[in-house]
Amino acid sequence: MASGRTRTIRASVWLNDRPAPKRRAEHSGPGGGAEQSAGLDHDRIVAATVRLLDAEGLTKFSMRRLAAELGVTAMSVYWYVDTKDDLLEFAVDAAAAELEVPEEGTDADWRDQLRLLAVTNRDMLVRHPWVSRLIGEYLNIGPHAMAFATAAQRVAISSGLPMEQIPGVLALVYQFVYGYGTIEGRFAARCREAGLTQDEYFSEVMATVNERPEFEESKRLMDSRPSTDIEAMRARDFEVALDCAIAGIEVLRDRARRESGQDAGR
Amino acid sequence: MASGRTRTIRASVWLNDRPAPKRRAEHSGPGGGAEQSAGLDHDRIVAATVRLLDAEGLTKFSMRRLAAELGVTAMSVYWYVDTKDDLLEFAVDAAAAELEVPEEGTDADWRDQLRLLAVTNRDMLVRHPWVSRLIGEYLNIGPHAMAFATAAQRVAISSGLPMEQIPGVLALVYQFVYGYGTIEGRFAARCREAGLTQDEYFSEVMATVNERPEFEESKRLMDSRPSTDIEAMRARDFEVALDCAIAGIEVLRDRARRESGQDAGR
DNA sequence: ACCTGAACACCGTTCAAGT
DNA sequence: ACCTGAACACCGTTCAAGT
Repeated sequence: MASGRTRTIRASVWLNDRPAPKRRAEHSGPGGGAEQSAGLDHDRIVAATVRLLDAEGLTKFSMRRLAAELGVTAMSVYWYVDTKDDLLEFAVDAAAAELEVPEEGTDADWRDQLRLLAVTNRDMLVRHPWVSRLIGEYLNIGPHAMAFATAAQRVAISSGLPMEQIPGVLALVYQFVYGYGTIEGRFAARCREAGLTQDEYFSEVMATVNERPEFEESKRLMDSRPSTDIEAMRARDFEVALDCAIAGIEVLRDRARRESGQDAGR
Repeated sequence: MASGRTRTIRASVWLNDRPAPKRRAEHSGPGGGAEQSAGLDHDRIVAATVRLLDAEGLTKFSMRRLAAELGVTAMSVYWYVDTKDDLLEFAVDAAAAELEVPEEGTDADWRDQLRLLAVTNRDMLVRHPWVSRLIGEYLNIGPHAMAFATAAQRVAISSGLPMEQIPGVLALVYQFVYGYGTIEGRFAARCREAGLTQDEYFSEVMATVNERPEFEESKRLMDSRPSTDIEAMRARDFEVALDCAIAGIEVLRDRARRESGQDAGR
């Protein structure tokens, strides 16, 4: 049914036969500022992709638009990149490179480290709203994403949690961060498109919602909070959520310690 | 700068001038099984949309494909729906209608209710992987989504948590569920496309990863768990995460009670 | 080795007609 | 009131040529 040769499924650029970029420009020498060099190369293409995605969003991004930005014909890019999907996977890892991970030997409290990792992740997702949409699409195993995942794992382990609970707890924290950053980033992008501040956009939507009887019950539940300064509000909610997760981790850890202590006592 | 008339931003179908479907078919009578009735109507269109999205995914979905499915020309659909975006928003709320929410007067333990809401949400996201992608896109304030959000809020409040911590904790739980369901659904869809079971796909990817030296460190950290039966593994991780969140909520609640108790004692 | 042009098989949506 | 056809301005990608 399939072709005669056993072929691994192509699940990610990073799992291709040659995981490194198709070609890498090797400058003939260090001199002569290549600022406006006409030649393309993989890094220039990925950088331009990130720039365009930030400026105009994923919806408006196209290979033709990118080519125009690079002052080149649409098909030139295909010399360096196999498909649009591959290019987007490269762009995602370029964004992941902005994540700040603690150095390996640090002795900082695991709670502080976890908070730092969460915040750096959230900030990146808000800076690059297109990343959230693509993370769901791909396997996301580029080198920088992997470095971050590894650091997160190290921090979770250093909390003293038993090994079999690590993946669940990591999922709780980082899926939360991902979802939260997604909503924030998307909302910010919407506001930019509409030419409004976040507070203005929020009160416009609220004004419309308030005219509707269908939303009565939800309104009663939502109304208890100040609607001004939506960004500060979100920062507070984010902290509460992290506090909750950290408190939960401590409970799970203590529970496990008590149980293993009992075992030892018998 | 803008047009003379003050115009609210169009942020969602549900906030349109006429939030109800553009037209609703009003059957002339109850008789005569309309099974193969040639006429379109809003509900038939949304139902066909959901069916197509489930079967072929968001990427392959198009207005032309949908029209073909309905045995109609591409532009007929536009009589009932303004844009593709509006239609997708309707489809998202149709999926949200599948969420099971506890009836209002229930006296079940809030922990059980929270777990039920989380599970029903996760299952829906896995059944309809396209929902995750669209939730990030739109405001998601359709009637069924709102009913679910309201139920979730009620459960969180019944935990005894102080009001100002409710939004943060809700974000922790439901952004986690959303992210987790997203990954699961996307992975399942990938496997279906490749014609493999989830376990087969997983071990294929793992086999490729294992050949690579770049992944050494991450492998050491991941290797500690059994790779068989990936679905059972994910169910366990999901439970651990919920346990962690619930334990965290209890801690926050007790902390707040102690503080307000102190205040009362002074 | 690197880049181009023309072409293929698609999109969402508008608009003027049809019945 | 409901549906169609032709057209516009786009897509990603292939493929045969150019230099």
